[in-house]
Amino acid sequence: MKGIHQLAKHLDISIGTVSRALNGRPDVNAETRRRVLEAAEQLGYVANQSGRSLRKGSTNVIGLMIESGKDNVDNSDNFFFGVIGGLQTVFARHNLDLAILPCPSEEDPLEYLQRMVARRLVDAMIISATQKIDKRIDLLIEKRVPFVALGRSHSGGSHTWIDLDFAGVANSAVDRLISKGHRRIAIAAPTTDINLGFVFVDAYRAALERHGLTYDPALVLRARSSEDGGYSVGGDLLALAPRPTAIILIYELMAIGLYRRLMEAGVKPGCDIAVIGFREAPRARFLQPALTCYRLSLQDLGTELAETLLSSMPDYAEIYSSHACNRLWPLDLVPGESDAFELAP
Amino acid sequence: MKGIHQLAKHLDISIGTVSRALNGRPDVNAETRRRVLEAAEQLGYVANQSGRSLRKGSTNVIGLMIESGKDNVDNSDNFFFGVIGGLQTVFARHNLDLAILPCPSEEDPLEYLQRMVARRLVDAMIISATQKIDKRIDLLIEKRVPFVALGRSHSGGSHTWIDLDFAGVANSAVDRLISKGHRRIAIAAPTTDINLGFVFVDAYRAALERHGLTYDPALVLRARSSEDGGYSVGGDLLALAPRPTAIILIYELMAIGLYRRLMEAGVKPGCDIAVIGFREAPRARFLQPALTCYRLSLQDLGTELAETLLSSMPDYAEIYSSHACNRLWPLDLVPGESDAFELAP
DNA sequence: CTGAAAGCGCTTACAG
DNA sequence: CTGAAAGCGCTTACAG
Repeated sequence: MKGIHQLAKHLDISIGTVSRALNGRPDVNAETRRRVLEAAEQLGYVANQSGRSLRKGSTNVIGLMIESGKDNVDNSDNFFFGVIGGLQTVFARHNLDLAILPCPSEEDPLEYLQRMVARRLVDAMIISATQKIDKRIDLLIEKRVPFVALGRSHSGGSHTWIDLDFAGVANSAVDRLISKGHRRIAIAAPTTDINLGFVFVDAYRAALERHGLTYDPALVLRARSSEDGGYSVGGDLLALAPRPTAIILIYELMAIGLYRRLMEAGVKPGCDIAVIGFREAPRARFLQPALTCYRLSLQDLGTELAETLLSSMPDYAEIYSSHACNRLWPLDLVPGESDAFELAP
Repeated sequence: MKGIHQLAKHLDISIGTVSRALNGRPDVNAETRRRVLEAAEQLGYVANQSGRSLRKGSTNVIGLMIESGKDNVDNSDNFFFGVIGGLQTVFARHNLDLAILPCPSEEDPLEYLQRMVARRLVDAMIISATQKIDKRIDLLIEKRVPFVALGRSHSGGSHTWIDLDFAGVANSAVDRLISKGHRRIAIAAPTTDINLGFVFVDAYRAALERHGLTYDPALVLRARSSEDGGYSVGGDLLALAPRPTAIILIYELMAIGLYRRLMEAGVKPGCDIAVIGFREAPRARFLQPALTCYRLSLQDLGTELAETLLSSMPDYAEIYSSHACNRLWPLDLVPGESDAFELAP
């Protein structure tokens, strides 16, 4: 005999009462509850999750799906570790546990998600790195699994998401560079169909046109979202004639490779070319001259993601109703020296 | 009605037969099996994990515990993402899924692990960042949960582990530096009780003494395992009088901060001081002069970890019996320019 | 306030 | 080869 039966036997009461005491039901004698709690603590009893889940229909586990083979995860300077802290702060309030579910690179992300959802391993999902068309969203809606997407998508009609304000950053960066006299501004963009790439480039184009400049597709430099990608962007940049006087990057780590490539060619960021990075990353903080970039609190983003997710789960919807809306997450300019010069007119 | 009952009704057969067909039992008519598989595919049926786990007593999920707030995770240049790929390659063969379980920084790691284990969320665990005394190991042994530790520990008597060969690296680095004429060699070590710190420093000491040099505790520079840590090591190094002519680092990212601090002081790695880094990290590859460091395949390490773990699980022990042993994982020297000079005698 | 019992969705001896 | 039934460990109406 084991589990709750063993505990009940040890206390010489019924398993029903043990369960009620453990779950904090009000209709339990205070002394009985105390005895149960004490014995559970002493014997190290914790309810078997399978039995509990089967009966209750919920697991108290929230899944965070990541695609471990992808550039955006491998190269994002522990973006996820930061966000996780925020998520857990909120989940801890409700005894929800977070499980990170890494989709193997050989497996189709949609099939992987389908499997996780069908097995009912988790009560709700957080997905990220949304594509322009992202069938995962349709799947989660169809299966009625509460979820929040970190990133927008054209899929799924209305659903819950939070996205970094890529358009805001593109806008701000273009404005800033133009105010310093730049007219030929390149941009680094991802090679994949990740939605943020479209948002970023579209906003860049709109910002240019707002200033009366013509959008030139040749200035959109595609690369992997890594230092290597930044290095290759550097090469492409140097090969353009006439050479752009400024570049805006989309991933934090690109800056490191770009600096390296430029240095090799004797082109100095902040003197010979203006560079604006994307997110302020621990690793990029060491660049010299200091990189102009944008800051956000990963902890706060995680908190907001969690609260938005809970607002879409029946059991918590009421508590978090004020978070039941989509959000563009702002990033704040961190001026550096990498674009700190005016271009002669 | 839902789940397997619905599927059985749809096919007008019993749930027992459906279950047997789905689980690949031999005693099912081929045509029946075909119909069941087809219907399951079409209706998107996947067995509810809770029902399955409750009945079978196993979940088909392997947990990887990480401590998300810790230096060694946040700053290890996506060490884990690399290992995960290898783990999944092996687990995929047996339809095992990997769930990463991040211990919240506010929670005691031992209590967290205890909770995860007691809930029976996973069939087996992988733990990492083992401490010299690590009660998690005693807990897993006591609860008879199959596990493998990435890192050794004094706890738990005999248990399954794989550890990077920190001693081998310390040895090799000391030998290499001494052969180039260095006599005053500093070492960077962690501030925490993580076991690898003890192993590394002990081996460094033994190597020095083997060469007839005296171990000097003042040359052991404690720091966080990050770029910041490397920067602070740089400061400590410059403050030593007489200044050491060489330094050996224990974490990959320290090199970046160290280089920066040395450059600020006009001290050039590879000319004025010899630097040997630890693991070859994507990010450190960009350092100039190129860092002398050590290489390992994270994918292979992940594969071996998984196979070792499976060798300790009753259902798989036989298949992986050849992996049922502890291992020191070798690292290969990648000579760079950061120590490429001989010291005048 | 407590106990006895039903039932969550599965898998697997057992009988036929 | 298939079906009927037991039972995995819980939670929760229901009765008292």
